[in-house]
Amino acid sequence: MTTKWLDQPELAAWIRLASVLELLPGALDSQLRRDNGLTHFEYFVLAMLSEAPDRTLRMTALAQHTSATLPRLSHVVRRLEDRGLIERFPCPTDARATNARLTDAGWDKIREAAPGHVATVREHVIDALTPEQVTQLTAITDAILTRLDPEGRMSDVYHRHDSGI
Amino acid sequence: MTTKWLDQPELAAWIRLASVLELLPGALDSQLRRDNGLTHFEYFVLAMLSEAPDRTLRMTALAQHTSATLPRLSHVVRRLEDRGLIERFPCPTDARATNARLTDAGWDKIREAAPGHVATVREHVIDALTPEQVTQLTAITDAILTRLDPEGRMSDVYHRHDSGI
DNA sequence: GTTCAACAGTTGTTGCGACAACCATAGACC
DNA sequence: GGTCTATGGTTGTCGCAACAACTGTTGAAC
Repeated sequence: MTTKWLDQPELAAWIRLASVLELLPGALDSQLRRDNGLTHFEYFVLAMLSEAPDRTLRMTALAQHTSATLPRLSHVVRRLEDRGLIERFPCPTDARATNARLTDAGWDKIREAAPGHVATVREHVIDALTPEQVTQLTAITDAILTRLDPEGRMSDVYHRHDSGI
Repeated sequence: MTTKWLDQPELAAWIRLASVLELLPGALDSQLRRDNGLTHFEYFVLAMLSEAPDRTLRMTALAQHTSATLPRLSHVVRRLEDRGLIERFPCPTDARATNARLTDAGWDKIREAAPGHVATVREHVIDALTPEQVTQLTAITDAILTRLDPEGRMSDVYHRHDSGI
């Protein structure tokens, strides 16, 4: 089949999105690393646990909530456990499974990191947009995620209202 | 100062954007790696060179076009040079500077990789959106980049029309 | 109750990105 | 023309992510 190239408006959107993809994660990471010694992904893991019942989640569920593979999550959780922010224990109902629970120190850490992180998100993203653009961005990212994550593994995460992100 | 938390619409947009940030680079990388043995960043480097006059750019200019730091670019270009896709030579007018030029093999490589990459971008992003949403996305990412890249180092890249991305 | 495929997680290896330290040249100033 | 700072680039080290290989457990088939 012959390639259907991007036309000018499509290309304009894509080039800018690619740049955001390149720059934004670094900006988020460097603020969190500098101020709290966390990567953005580690922050996200702690945040997801902080909202879960009993601050506990199975590794598989946590991986789905964070869009991560299980091997990646396993390494990250081990490091967070070494730092005392998370504890792991075998699931009582399924001997294959492992539960991860946020410790008090982990709770304190996420409470400490949240304000600076939210300020960074505002500074780089939300406050750059009009309220109307925020709504448009929701619809656009929703459409992209439908293609990217067809099983909708994260859909329960998207559709909650009370997150502490 | 007391934190201004994200309200519900803001949070909805941010959670989805964060998921896109997490998933999209991996999707792009894995297609290019599988089909052409390139990372998305390597592809982007080759693409920027392919559009430059004489297929040549100074390292600093190439770093700006690709939103990369110079150390990162230096490593990547050395690897691409080892693979024969790029050649480096000292700049004749400034003995401090290095020029990077796309070789014929590099030119063939980018021509070979482009159709599959464009198809992936269409599949995951562009074709998921209405034409109106594509326009909205351009404005939104432009606003974010203004905050993220205040010097507008990449602005010449954004505002070209003829890219082979 | 054995076998077998699927599931849940961990571990080891490899490769890339971030950061800091470093070397060389250019241009300004006196 | 010699010093001094800024610029342009490279190299080395460390930490994290991707991938593959592996262990142990479950549930179903028979």
